[in-house]
Amino acid sequence: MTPRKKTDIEKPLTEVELELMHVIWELGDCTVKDVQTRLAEGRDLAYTSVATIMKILEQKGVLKSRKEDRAHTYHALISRTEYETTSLRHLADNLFHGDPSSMVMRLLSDTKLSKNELAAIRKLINERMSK
Amino acid sequence: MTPRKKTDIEKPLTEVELELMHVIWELGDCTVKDVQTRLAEGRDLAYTSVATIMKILEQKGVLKSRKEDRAHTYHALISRTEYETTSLRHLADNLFHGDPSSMVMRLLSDTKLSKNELAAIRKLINERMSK
DNA sequence: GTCGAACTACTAAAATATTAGTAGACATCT
DNA sequence: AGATGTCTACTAATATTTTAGTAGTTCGAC
Repeated sequence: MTPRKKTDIEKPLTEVELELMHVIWELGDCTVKDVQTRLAEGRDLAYTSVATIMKILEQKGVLKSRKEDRAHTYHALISRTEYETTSLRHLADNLFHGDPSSMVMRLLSDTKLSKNELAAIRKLINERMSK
Repeated sequence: MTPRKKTDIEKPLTEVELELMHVIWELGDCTVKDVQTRLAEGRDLAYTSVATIMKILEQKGVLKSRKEDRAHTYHALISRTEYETTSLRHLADNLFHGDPSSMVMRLLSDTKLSKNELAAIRKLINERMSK
């Protein structure tokens, strides 16, 4: 029996899928309607479109639904933090030969970080090093 | 007149496009045949497929070709490093509310980095802070 | 029990990404 | 000049993603 990681997503989410996930992570347990409503700021997706995408997300193992009253209530099986980690690893594999440290290096070289941010990062590093 | 950044790619490259770009970055100036050959390790793309994708990359402003002898010779208009930066910014925008520092934080928290890597990163931070 | 609203399942159209074939241009060898 | 090989431009088939419609179920109101 091959042990399978719980939150093991082979392919990264597509763009719309991720867009919905942002809303779902924010809302926690929610229905299709909830998501469509929250989305509505400038974004006009038909109810059925939202429903379709959420079903796909369930098929992909990212969401789980239960029947509650009439509607299905969905919840995320993978947290935003977990997905962030997955995405970073994905990018590291794709662009940085799987080496996260060179990714950090590039981030530090290329982006404008404030003194406070740099200090916070250094603190974290020191903690890690002393462990 | 709106000044436009040279290396301004709105959409990230698709998967095959990026796959080819890796080869092209490695080869420098190269023809379709060069790329197809270098790819060939286990990856079997028809010559015309490679040509099509490279043409698309040229349309997108990522490659530029010149006629040399019979064949077109292509070269990258955007360096690998620049693309890495773009991708990181894209990921930061998409997943980290455009905040690169929290991205670094997550990378540091989640990945296993060696003492040497951590030291190198800390050194870089110190340099940045003293500037 | 029937009407209407809200919801899901199934289906499908439209857009984009991926892969590759075909025809024709052009240079070179003979 | 004619055959041959290499390359490009154009076209197209297939897969995947994005969007949404239609039919039918279920629940509550009347």
